[in-house]
Amino acid sequence: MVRLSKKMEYALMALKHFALAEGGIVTAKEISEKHNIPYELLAKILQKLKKDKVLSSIQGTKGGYQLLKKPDEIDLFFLMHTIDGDMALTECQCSHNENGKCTLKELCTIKQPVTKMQKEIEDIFKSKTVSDFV
Amino acid sequence: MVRLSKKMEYALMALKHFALAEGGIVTAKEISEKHNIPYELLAKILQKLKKDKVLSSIQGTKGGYQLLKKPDEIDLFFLMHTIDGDMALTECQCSHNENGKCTLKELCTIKQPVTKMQKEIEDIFKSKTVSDFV
DNA sequence: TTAATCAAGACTAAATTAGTCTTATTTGGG
DNA sequence: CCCAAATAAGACTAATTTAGTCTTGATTAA
Ligand code: SF4
Ligand code: SF4
Repeated sequence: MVRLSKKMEYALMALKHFALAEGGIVTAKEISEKHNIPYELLAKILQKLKKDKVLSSIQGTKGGYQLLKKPDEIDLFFLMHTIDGDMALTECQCSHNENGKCTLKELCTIKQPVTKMQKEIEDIFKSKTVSDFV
Repeated sequence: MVRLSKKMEYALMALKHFALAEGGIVTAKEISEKHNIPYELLAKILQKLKKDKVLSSIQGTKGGYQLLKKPDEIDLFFLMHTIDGDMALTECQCSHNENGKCTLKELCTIKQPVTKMQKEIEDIFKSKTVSDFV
């Protein structure tokens, strides 16, 4: 399957929301309610975005999150890394697992062209930023 | 996750094998053994390829499969349709499920840009054929 | 007749993704 | 000082998808 995870969609919608808020503080609850995104799931996505310096957070009452990067500085390749952990068209090309688990390993006859394809799709993800979604 | 299914990889390897056999009859067993692909899984993939007129089959002893289409006539977008059923970057864009199940539906704020992206990735898959893997 | 092969579909297992629960910690304001 | 509203972190469960297996049957060359 070649599909965006729900988490990625939620992240994109959240980041669009932040972009439209123009630097203002927004709470997870607000985004969750406004876009009908499960609160706890969204909360964890925002925490990841904070960990990767896309957002900053303010704790306590009146707390929330704020954009740290500009929308056009957040590309989807980076975002997938933050949210889904990795982006690899094949098992052997993800960073955790360099040819490790694939049962075919040496016998694989399509590795080269598939690697080329992986680069082309990566390029699409690298060329898109959050500002393309606003 | 944005990843080729194992079935797609197996299909590509099998079709490469057929392409190199230049029209000759090849059995599922031969491909399975040579490339270390689970036999029954491969068998079902070949059956699907037959159903979509990519291969023809000959039954009985001395039977097997043969390429019906030329390698450069089999593109990956078509192949994904045959093997995985569909190719859609988002739930709302697959043919079975036009916006049906997605819990966000009307609330979705990223549908347009995501549709554009879907087309771009589709185009990559449409531009690649089995002959690119031989 | 037999062995090799395709045909079809049910079934199980493994992996991934989505979503929930629980237990902190921080902090502004009454 | 205490409470309510937030973030923080991680374990846990459920749902879905993908991968792989099993079973039974039909075809056909030798
Ligand atoms: S089959 Fe080939 S391309 Fe796919 S994961 Fe294994 S080595 Fe990589
Ligand atoms: S969230 Fe938007 S893009 Fe994703 S499936 Fe639902 S409607 Fe489609």
